[in-house]
Amino acid sequence: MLRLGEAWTLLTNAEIARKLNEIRTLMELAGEPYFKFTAYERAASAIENAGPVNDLIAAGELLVLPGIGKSIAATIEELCSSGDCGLLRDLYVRFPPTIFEVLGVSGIGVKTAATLFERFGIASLADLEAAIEAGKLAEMPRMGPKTIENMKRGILAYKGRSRRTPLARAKAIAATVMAYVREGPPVARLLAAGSLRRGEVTVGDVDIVCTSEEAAAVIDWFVRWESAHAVLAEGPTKASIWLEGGLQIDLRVLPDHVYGNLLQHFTGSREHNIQLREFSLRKSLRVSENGILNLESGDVTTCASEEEVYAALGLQFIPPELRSGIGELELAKNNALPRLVELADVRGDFHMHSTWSDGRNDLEEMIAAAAARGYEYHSISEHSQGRGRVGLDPAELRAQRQKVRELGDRHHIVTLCSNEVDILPDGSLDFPDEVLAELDIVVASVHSAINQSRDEMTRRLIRACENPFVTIIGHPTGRMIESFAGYEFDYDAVFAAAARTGTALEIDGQAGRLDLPAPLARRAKEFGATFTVDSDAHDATQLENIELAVTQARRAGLTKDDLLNTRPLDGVRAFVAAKRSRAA
DNA sequence: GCCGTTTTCGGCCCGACTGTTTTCAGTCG
Repeated sequence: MLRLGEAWTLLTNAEIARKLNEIRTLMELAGEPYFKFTAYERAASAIENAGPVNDLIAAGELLVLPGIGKSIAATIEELCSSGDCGLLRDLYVRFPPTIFEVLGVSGIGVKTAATLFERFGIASLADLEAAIEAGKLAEMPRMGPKTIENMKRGILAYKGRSRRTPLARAKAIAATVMAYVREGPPVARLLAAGSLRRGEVTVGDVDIVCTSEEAAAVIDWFVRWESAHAVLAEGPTKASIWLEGGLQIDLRVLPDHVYGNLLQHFTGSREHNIQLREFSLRKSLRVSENGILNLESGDVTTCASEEEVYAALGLQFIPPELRSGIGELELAKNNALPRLVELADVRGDFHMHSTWSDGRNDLEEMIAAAAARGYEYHSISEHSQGRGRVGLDPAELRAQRQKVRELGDRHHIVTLCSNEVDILPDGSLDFPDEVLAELDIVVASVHSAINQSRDEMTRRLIRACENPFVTIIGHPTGRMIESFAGYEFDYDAVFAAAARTGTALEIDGQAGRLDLPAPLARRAKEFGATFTVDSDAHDATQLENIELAVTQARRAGLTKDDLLNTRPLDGVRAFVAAKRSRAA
């Protein structure tokens, strides 16, 4: 177990994965064997989806991850202890870091980049532009005018490229794309697959799968869309476009009888598909989007549904949210996958705001909207007094308590009285215990002093868990998807405290948060923690954020039993009472 | 470099599309 105060360079999983991918690419540039550098790619993927690396190292569990053996484990440990590693330093002696600019240009892969570097010394975007300007590139083999034109376009796109797109925005864009496709030639089925369907927090591109008997006509309709800023590829069954801003949309159209194969193939992830195909190959079955080929008999099995695909391979059906290549295949072989929580299991939502704090709909509108969703109960959780103008003081809180009970009755829903109380820098709360004791539910969140040291933040969160009146830790890491990685603390220590004290950890469904992140929730479950899925809605329409929260819970492998707000009201009250009585 | 429901050594996913080519290498997902 990692102790407080140990001098570790705390690289996040994402940072470690990025460095492993850098090693992978530079090794390929250096001409290392294929299966050597791809091993680093697979390891990077495993790290991205794993629990916190520092905790895994401390627990001696690094080698448990698929694709990580002794050599790569040593590299990861070196990265964690020093922030750097000899392997990467050596590679950077040969290639400057700006080589990744060249590789970032769409259409330039490792082979081309290596040739450009060796023959012309092109090691940056500026070098590349100068070489094109000077007409040097035409000397290269297979470098015709069209390739050079595409390269110029790729450079422009690289410069103006936006980052990965947050899940909620990508879902909205996918809906727009599919609405357009439906206006064209007849299609049987149409669905957004890829990382979007897996519920990843951000997506790099949007994959749309479609079945139709008129593929060519559908493709033609698609590439002629007025929102298509550029057409990157156009074939008989597949096309790719860029939207304004650079988001790529891929459309694949096949006949309806292979819908299951098609959907499985394009839902991925890459690592999941590789593992699935390697597994299948050992049974002499070759899996692709076109069907399952039996290499011995030559028979092709096509599947109308994904369930049939997994069944044909002798596997339990694997839900999309679990297809990240981190051991789900092993579980499926043994029929041991968890039965994931579903939206329909959720009986209430503990976290929403009204105009009493910083929400945009008034109390009655929020309560009516919660009732309209069919919830049995919910709670209004405004901010606490320390938030100044947007927060409630104890008198306002008491006034609201009367009000919410009346309104709940009027709308035939149990409206619990709650508050999202600030956790102050020392771990105490923004209300004294006697005020908290009047509430049905207490959500406690960090909103200030987010740059505290790891030790201070760890103690702060543990102290909040230890308060007998705290029911839920709200958005536990504070991460903001596009801008902030989250405050630093000892995850294992806080998860253990949450489990020990009977404090639930929130999976906050606000589009910019999705916090706890799924890999951390997965880790917290190992400590026996309980969770909630909440919308953190600031207006009535945002109550649907609960769907994003459920998706993240599913990615974490959580079941109905792991959550608090899948329980009947009695069960919720018992959870709260148990913690309060234990403390007394 | 990793890994085993054929293997601790000998394998390692699959196919579409492009641009350049007269048969394919490179890129991408």
